[in-house]
Amino acid sequence: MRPSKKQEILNAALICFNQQGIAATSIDDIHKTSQASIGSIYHHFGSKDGIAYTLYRDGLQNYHDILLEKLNSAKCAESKIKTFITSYMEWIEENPEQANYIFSARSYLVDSQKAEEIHIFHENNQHDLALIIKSLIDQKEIKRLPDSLYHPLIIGPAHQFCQLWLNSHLDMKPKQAKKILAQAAWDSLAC
Amino acid sequence: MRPSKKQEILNAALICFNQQGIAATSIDDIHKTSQASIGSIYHHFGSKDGIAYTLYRDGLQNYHDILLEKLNSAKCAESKIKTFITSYMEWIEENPEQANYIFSARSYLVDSQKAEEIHIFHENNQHDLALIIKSLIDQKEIKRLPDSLYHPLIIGPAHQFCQLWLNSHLDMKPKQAKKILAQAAWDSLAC
Amino acid sequence: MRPSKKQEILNAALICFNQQGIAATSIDDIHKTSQASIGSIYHHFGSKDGIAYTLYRDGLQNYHDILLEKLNSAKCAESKIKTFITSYMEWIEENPEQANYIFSARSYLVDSQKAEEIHIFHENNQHDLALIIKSLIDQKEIKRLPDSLYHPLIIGPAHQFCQLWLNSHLDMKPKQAKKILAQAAWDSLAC
Amino acid sequence: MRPSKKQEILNAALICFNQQGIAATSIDDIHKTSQASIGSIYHHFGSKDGIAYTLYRDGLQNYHDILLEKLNSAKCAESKIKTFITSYMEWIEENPEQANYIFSARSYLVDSQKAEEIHIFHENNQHDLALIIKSLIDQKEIKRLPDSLYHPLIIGPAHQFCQLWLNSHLDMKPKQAKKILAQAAWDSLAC
DNA sequence: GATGAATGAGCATTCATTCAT
DNA sequence: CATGAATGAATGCTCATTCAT
Repeated sequence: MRPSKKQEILNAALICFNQQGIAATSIDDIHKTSQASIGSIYHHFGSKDGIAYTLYRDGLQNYHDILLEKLNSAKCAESKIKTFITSYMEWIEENPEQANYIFSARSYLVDSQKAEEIHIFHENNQHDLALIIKSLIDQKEIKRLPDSLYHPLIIGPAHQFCQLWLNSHLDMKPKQAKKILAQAAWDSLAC
Repeated sequence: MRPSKKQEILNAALICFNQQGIAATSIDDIHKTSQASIGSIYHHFGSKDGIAYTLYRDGLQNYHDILLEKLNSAKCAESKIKTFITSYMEWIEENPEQANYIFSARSYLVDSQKAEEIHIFHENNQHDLALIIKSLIDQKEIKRLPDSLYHPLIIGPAHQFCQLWLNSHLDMKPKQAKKILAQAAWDSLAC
Repeated sequence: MRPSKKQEILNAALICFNQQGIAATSIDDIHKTSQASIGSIYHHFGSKDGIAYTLYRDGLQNYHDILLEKLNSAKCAESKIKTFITSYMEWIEENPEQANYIFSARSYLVDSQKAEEIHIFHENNQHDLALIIKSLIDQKEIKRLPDSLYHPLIIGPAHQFCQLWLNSHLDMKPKQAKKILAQAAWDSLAC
Repeated sequence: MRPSKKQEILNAALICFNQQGIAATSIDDIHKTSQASIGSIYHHFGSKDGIAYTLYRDGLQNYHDILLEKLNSAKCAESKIKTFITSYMEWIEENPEQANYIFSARSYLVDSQKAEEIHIFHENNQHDLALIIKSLIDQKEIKRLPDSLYHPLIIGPAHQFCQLWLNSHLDMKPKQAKKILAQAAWDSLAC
């Protein structure tokens, strides 16, 4: 058995959660899909919310690690801003199941037992990114706008595009759209 | 008793759905919140999904009616594009509970008994709006871009902003942000 | 259907609880014994602890009502003290299932959801009885002893006897033993 | 590590059983409290009931050994009867956790796998004590009463007192009450 | 139209016990 | 002797829905 039982459970859960939604997925579904016993599932994750949280945290962490690395490689402001959009869209196109799961898990998890953990996890990640934006503003490399507008202007269109793509409403792929959306975002922020 | 029993049930359901999520709200919760008997709830709506659908359809229809009227009053292309953003943000600020519900109900309803009705309802609404965009393109009043990019570029940032505002992560209100976001959208589309 | 569904559930629960113990009795056991659906059981009692508590409270209340009435009819101190013992033993012989249940339910309920309700219920009942003892002491009709000893001296032997009888370890019945035990209790307290 | 693993498991089990009840204590609780692995617990005791039985038997045996020794040292009938009460109350005050456990374990164990063993164990112990009472009756040193009344009259009040004390409902301690209760018991039995 | 008792399938979770290492 | 992953039957409870009144 190559993948550990724990990983097999996560794989099965991701499939089930995406197909039927988290709430509509029963532990029994995961048990049947993963070939792991119910007891084993609870041994490793403690609860259904525990599985949902692990899947969410691991997926999002992976995205954030990649994003931060690319941001650090980006030299100029334009490159940094565009990296936000391109990394986002690339990761989603390359990990559509994880991306789809992460989007739908958010609303489930904030009302779950794991709400507190989720909150802390989010704060940590957002802090890193906020610092990067702040330094660009301070060095006058991008427009000074109300704080609340940076996130919508940078990632809003890309997010909207990806959501539609994940729900198969589009024929164009994220990687084909990333250049135009990255340029549009940069145009809206360039001094 | 001013509001009809039917309306009282809808009011109670909106509160419950927003507080706990649709899936986590039981008919019994709505019964207790609305003071209507369980039998009465079923008499009026037939099922839990029936309540969720009615609430969704009525809310979204109201938004669309207002949007279409404003779009029809807008004379030039710039005004039309900006109207998309400003109407969106105004309606959400004025109807935050409905807006919040509509956003969260979508994913619930597409997996419910009402999936078919939802689909048809969406298609009708989107058709009207797509025609308007199409005529602007044809008359060369906005850039020609891949079809899939118009929606993200126009409504993406406003949507992202409103989502954050509804989750109380922002101190700025939609109506305070609408001008900048409308201008940014127009800039990205203007020929 | 003469006895209400609610009563039938209580009857069935009493049988099951006495036969297998409360913890070992499943809702399914009560469902099968009572012919009431599981939903119906929960509709009426909310939880397994709810059934256990109702059964306990109703049984004990019935005993207390009878005891208080008899105590009020007793004229002299000797008669009052002996009434404690005889009423106790009579009630237990006449209601062995309830008595058996009450004894075994106590330890279960104090660790249950209903712990708080049980505590209040006990306090109310004990208050009435404590007042009666107190007045006998104040009027010097029985010996002055440390407060903690009255209950053991009065009811201790009768309680022990009844416990053994309920567990079928005795051939003698409570009503046959009550005279001797009542006299012994009176002897230990008479001035 | 001074106490053997086996003893550590017993210590942990006693704490858990007293805090939550035997039925409500899981092997996992004992595992966490004792720092012994689940496998180790099963290696030493075979089952949960095995732990419960060992704890019960060892505790009660210890009490009986002490009681019998003291009874053998008592010369006269009065001394023997009073020894029953005083030994009981002393042991309980000195071993409150064990005493508390023994009282609550009885009802659990008679419905367990160990029912048979418990029954035999009880019979052996009771036989010794019954012989002592019988000899006092035969030698006309105490009143002749129905057999069923000796146990309640001798130990009933002391038992009741100790139960209340163990549940922290009393401020007086067993050793402070033993003289009065021993005297009362002797008075009720003296010829 | 209104009421709420009744239904029973379905669910998350627990837990004693086994066994390979 | 020790470990802890694995098992799966059993349990308390929920909840959408029906229907007699």
